[in-house]
Amino acid sequence: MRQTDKAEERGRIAGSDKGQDRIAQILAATQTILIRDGYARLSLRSIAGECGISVGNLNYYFSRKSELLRALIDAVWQGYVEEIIEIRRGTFASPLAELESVLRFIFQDLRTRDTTVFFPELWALANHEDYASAVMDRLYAFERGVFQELIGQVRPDLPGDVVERLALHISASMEGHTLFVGAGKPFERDGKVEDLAIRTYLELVGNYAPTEISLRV
Amino acid sequence: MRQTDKAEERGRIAGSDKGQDRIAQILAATQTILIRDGYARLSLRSIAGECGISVGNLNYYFSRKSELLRALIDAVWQGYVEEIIEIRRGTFASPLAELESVLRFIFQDLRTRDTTVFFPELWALANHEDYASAVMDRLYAFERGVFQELIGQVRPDLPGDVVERLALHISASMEGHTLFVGAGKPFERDGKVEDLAIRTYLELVGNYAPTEISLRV
DNA sequence: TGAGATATAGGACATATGTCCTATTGTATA
DNA sequence: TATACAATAGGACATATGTCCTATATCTCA
Repeated sequence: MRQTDKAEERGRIAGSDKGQDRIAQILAATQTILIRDGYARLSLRSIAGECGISVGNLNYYFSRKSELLRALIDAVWQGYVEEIIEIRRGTFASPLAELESVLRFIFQDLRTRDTTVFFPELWALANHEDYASAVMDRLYAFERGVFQELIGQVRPDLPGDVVERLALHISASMEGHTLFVGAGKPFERDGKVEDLAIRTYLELVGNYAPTEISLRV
Repeated sequence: MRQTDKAEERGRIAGSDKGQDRIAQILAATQTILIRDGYARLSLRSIAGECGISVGNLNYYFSRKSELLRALIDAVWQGYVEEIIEIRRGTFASPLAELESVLRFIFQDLRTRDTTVFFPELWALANHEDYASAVMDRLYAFERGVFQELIGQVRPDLPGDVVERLALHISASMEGHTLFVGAGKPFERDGKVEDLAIRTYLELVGNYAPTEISLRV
């Protein structure tokens, strides 16, 4: 085992000392640069500079740039999952009301600058980096799982595959709004789009009928 | 004016000679690498290698990497717009039928590997590159314009801002599906998601009522 | 055919980057 | 206090990259 790998393990395993704070600081700085300057300008030197430490020291904690990326992706996806779990700790009048709360939280989250900018970077990364791709799969599988559970409670009459499909559609649809209503995007200020979207999702879940199609016009 | 800029102008202005073919080849190679290997591995040398030409020759046509990126983005967005215009040249039983055709085309397009991979790269690029951001704005404004025109025909009773909002929602929602049903994505094979999505959009357009909300459950 | 424009190759050059090594300082514990 | 370990700095090094320059080759057309 090479020296740098040992050093990294130490840094990781060390109790909540200086080392753990440094790691948190490095991850925060990495995210800051990724959001502010983009992946193309994310270098070990820029990260070290943002932290006010040397490249050698950064290398002590993460001997590979890819390791640093992995750790950042892990931190982000864990944070996202924890936030949704936290929302669901509340009490709700009905499953539909709980679903609406979760949808509103996600919409609110994708309006923040961090999510608006970071997630498209992650999507692009997932096109060519296996780890990013795997985390994305897990992240959205979790989100769909929450939707499926709530949709199943709202509509116990629907078969499982239909519930899964509804969850997938709503999840995908919401993500798309990131590109238009997020921070710095053209429709950033338009709260009515959020209302329209969420209302549409709730009506879809409430009224979906597998075969019937009826249009007024 | 520097020599390289003059050279580039010549290359651009030159009639449909060898030069124009080379430029098309360079743009195609750039897109190939971007899709196959990702933005991080898109270098002038990899592009030249893909074309089987020298870096010096590549530099003759595009003196800056940013110019090459710009030209590629232009080519892609023009192609996309032309495809939609082509679709609309057909004859349709009703505005709703035409809307469905356009929606189906876009869905089909975002299932192709080119679009599935290229667009997320473009979205990430748009976070930090002004030109990519501007083109994205124009591209989606065009798409929304088409939706607005058709929705307005289906529902002449709706006020303009509602029509705009419906168009934005549908456009955003469809883009989100890129991440899940596109080539190489988890739900690539699931055609039923497409049916669900398009049916939902059409019902939304057909039945949307500004104030009324009625749920079965 | 010859001259001018176009197209191409090859390499130079400064800069940036990831990785690695060594020396030094700080810190906690036996 | 002495010793082991953690943290940090600074720089070396090979490699990759964008840009630029010069020398040829190829083509076009008067």
